[in-house]
Amino acid sequence: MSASAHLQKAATNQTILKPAGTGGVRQRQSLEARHNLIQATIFCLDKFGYADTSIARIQDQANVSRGALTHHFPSKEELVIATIDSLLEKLLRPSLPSKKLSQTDIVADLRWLARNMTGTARGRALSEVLMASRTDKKLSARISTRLTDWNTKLDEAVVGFYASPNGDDDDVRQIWMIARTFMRGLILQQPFTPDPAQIEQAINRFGTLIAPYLETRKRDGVDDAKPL
Amino acid sequence: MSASAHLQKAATNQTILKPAGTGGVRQRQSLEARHNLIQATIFCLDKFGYADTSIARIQDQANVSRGALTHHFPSKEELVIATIDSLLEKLLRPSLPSKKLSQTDIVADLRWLARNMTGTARGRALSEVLMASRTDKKLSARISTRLTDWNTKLDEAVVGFYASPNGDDDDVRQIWMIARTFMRGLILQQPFTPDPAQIEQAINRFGTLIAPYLETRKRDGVDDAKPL
DNA sequence: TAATACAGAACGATTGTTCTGCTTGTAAAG
DNA sequence: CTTTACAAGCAGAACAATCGTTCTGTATTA
Repeated sequence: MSASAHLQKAATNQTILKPAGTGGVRQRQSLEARHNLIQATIFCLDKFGYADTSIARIQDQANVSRGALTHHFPSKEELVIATIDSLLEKLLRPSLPSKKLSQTDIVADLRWLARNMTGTARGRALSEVLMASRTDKKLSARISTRLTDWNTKLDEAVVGFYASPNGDDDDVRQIWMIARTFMRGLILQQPFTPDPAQIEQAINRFGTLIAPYLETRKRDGVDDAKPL
Repeated sequence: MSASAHLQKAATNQTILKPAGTGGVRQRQSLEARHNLIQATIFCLDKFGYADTSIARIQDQANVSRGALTHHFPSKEELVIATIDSLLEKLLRPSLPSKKLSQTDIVADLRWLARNMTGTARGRALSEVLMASRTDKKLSARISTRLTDWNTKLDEAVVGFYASPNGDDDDVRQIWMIARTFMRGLILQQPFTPDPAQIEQAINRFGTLIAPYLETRKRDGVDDAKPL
């Protein structure tokens, strides 16, 4: 079943893809396979959880042979690491401009944060890896710096357009860290909160809790300088 | 070490109509094996995570033969369910009085909550199961009612001695739900927060965020009526 | 032609479950 | 108070299924 699928896939790709100046046909296909595998990993992490995200399931979901998978990623850990990188990058720079932080409305920004962390396959997949890395020290060692870097990057972006009434930027970072933590907890709480509206209400209520300690920073010059 | 625990277990477990005190030798050993297995499961969930908590590891940790394990728990799911029951019971009724909620100091109560949810093997083991049940629907179906019941129980206990300044008990429940969610998120955040003091500071800061909306309820009569 | 990119079989290890024996406490029969 | 029958409690082998990894073979392309 998979053999014919692979041939079919290769045939269509050959007809579609042309040597568009950059990179050969070969390299193009390779990158596409890599991308498919990472996407399939995210999908499986979200749907089956870290425990049941096996190599077989991933290669099945990606419509890629096992040989191809092991060619691109010699071990499962390598695949997970590459997936994390893709995850963090896209979570930090959402492609759609509408998904960017509003930079003025705190509750709206919280909802953006909630959607990115709990409302998308990427966010849930990341949480699965986070939970797994709690006990998997080898995995933790490889992603810890990426995670802390990502957190500080996001914190600095927030500090860029929110300020504390008393002028203490550290308090802004701490509050945003609390917000991130709250959002992470939502993933564990959500399945046992029968009414989805309750979640949204909690997010709004949380916004009112932190709103008094965050105020829009006076922006001098261009307002969209920070790409986030 | 386990005499009282076994009696407690006998009271809560399957129908044991024997008059208290005269547990047979046979039955006694059986209950001890059950208890050891559950304790081993908690230990493994905390140390190895849900994915790597295998039957072999549990029976190895509990010093129990595989036959004994399958005798007490015909499937792994049954063992996890029994572990959850034990977990929730002990998390709700901590044995030491010092670990009870202070019922007056909000920040102190938050610390108690944090210690119970992230600072103990039981709390971390529960989080592992929570995360696993997100994608394991069979498991989710069996523990969801237990979890929601547990949440409401804890909420009602909190409402019992905290009140909202505007008299809205629902707001107390919502804020406490936010607190629980925040604590759950700490488990995912902790491994990537290099400085442990930062966690404690965040808990304290969170306390100041919710403190204005919780005030000690006027207690008429006995002050320790609620066992919690 | 040499290297790259794959396909897929084979590997041992480990998973959870099922099954067959054996020991032993316990309650009924004598 | 024995004796006996029987099930509860347990030990461990056997099971198919699946895990991640390694290996050999085959196109394709630069």
